[in-house]
Amino acid sequence: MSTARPDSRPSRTRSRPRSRISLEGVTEVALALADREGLEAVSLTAVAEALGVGPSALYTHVDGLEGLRYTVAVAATHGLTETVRDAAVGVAGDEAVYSLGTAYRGFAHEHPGQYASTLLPPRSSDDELARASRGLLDVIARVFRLSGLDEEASRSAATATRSALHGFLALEFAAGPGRDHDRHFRDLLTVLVRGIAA
Amino acid sequence: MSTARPDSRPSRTRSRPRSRISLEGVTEVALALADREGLEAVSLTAVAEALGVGPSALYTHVDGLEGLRYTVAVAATHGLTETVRDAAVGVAGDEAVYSLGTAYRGFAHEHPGQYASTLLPPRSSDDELARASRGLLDVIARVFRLSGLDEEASRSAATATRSALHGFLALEFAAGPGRDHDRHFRDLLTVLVRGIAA
DNA sequence: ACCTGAACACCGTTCAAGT
DNA sequence: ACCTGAACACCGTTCAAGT
Repeated sequence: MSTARPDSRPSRTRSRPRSRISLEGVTEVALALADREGLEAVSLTAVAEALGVGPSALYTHVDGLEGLRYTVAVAATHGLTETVRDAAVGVAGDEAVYSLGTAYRGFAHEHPGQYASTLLPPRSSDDELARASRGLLDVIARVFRLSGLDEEASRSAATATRSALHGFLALEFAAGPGRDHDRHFRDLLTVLVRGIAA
Repeated sequence: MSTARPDSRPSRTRSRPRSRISLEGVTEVALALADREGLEAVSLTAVAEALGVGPSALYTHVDGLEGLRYTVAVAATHGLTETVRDAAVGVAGDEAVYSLGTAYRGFAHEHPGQYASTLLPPRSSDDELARASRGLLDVIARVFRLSGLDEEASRSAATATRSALHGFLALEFAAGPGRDHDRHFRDLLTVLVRGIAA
C-alpha cells in the first residue's frame, strides 16, 4: 500500500496545512449561510466549520457573534443600496419609485437572510452600519430630489418609502407564500406615489 | 437556636412548598420581561427563574423556547389589535387613520419587546398567530370599509397601512433616539391618507 | 398532572500554547 | 500575527423519579 489516502485533498509536505482565513472569507461564508438557512443560522460554529477552522479562530477577524452578524448587516446594506441605486438610475419620477421598489423587493427575495440583517440595531448611532443605512436612504431621497421635492420633503418621502417597503416585506415573510402579495405590492407602490406627489 | 430561618418565606407545614405555575403566569412574566429587557431576553431560564421553578417545568405549559416566544407573539398581537380598535372606534375617515396610526406607534413604544414579537414567523399558515395577525388587519380594513372603499380595496389599503406603520417602527427602533421621528411619522400618515383616498 | 434534578448536547467565549 | 485546543459558563432539552 502506498501513502495515497481515500480523500483527495491537495497533498502537502507538512502535515495538516493550517487554514488561513480572512475577514472577506468569513463574510462571504456568513452571507451565503444567512441566505441559505436564515440569519439565526449564522453562528460562529457554523461559519468556522465551513471555513475549516475552530470557532475561536474567528475572534481574530470579528468581535464575537454580534460582530459577525454586524458584519453581515453592513455588507447586506451595501448590496441592497447598490441594487436600489442601479434600479433608479436613468429613470425619472413615478417610474423611478416603481423601479426602485421592485428592485428592493427583489433583493429581499433573493437574499432573505441578508435582508433580515439589514435592520439589526447598530452598536452606536454613528458606526458603519448606521452610515450604510443612511447611504441607502440618501439614494432613495435623491430620486425625490430629482423629481422636484426640496431637501426636507425628499428625506421625508424617502423615509416613508423605505418604511413602506420594509414593512411590506416583513409582513410578506411572516405571512409566508400567498397569492395576493404581488397585487398588494403594486397597490402599495401606487399609494406611495400618489401620496407623495400630492 | 430555634427553627426560625433568616429568610421570611411564608412558613408551611411541609418543607419547600412546590411552586404551582400556569400558562397565564408564564405569559405574564414573559411579556414583562420582553418589554423590560428585549425579546431576546425571553429565555426559558429567565422566565423559570422569575417564577421560582426549574427551566424544565415550563415544558408542561409551553413547547420549548419557540413555543414560549410564540405565546408572547399571540398575546402581543391581541393587545395591539385591541389598542388599534379602541383608537379607531367613533372616529371616521382620515381622522381614523391618524388616530389608529398614533395608537399603533404608541403601543410599540410602550411595549417594544411585545411589539418585536408580533411579526415572528408563524408555525403554520393557519395557526393562532396567523389568525391573530389577520384579526389586526381586519380591524384596520374595517376603517377603510366605513370610509367607502370596497372589500378588496380596503384589504389592500389595510396592508399598505400596516406595512407603512411596521416599517416605520422598525426603522425608528434601528435608528435609535432622534429628533426627526415625530415629524417623519406625521408625514408618513399624510402620505398614506392622500395615497389611499385618491 | 405537574415539578424536580440529573444528565446531555451545543454554543459562545477566554486563554495559554504553539507556529 | 494567527490558529489550536482545552477549559468554562450558560442554555435548551430530555427523562426518570418523585408528589
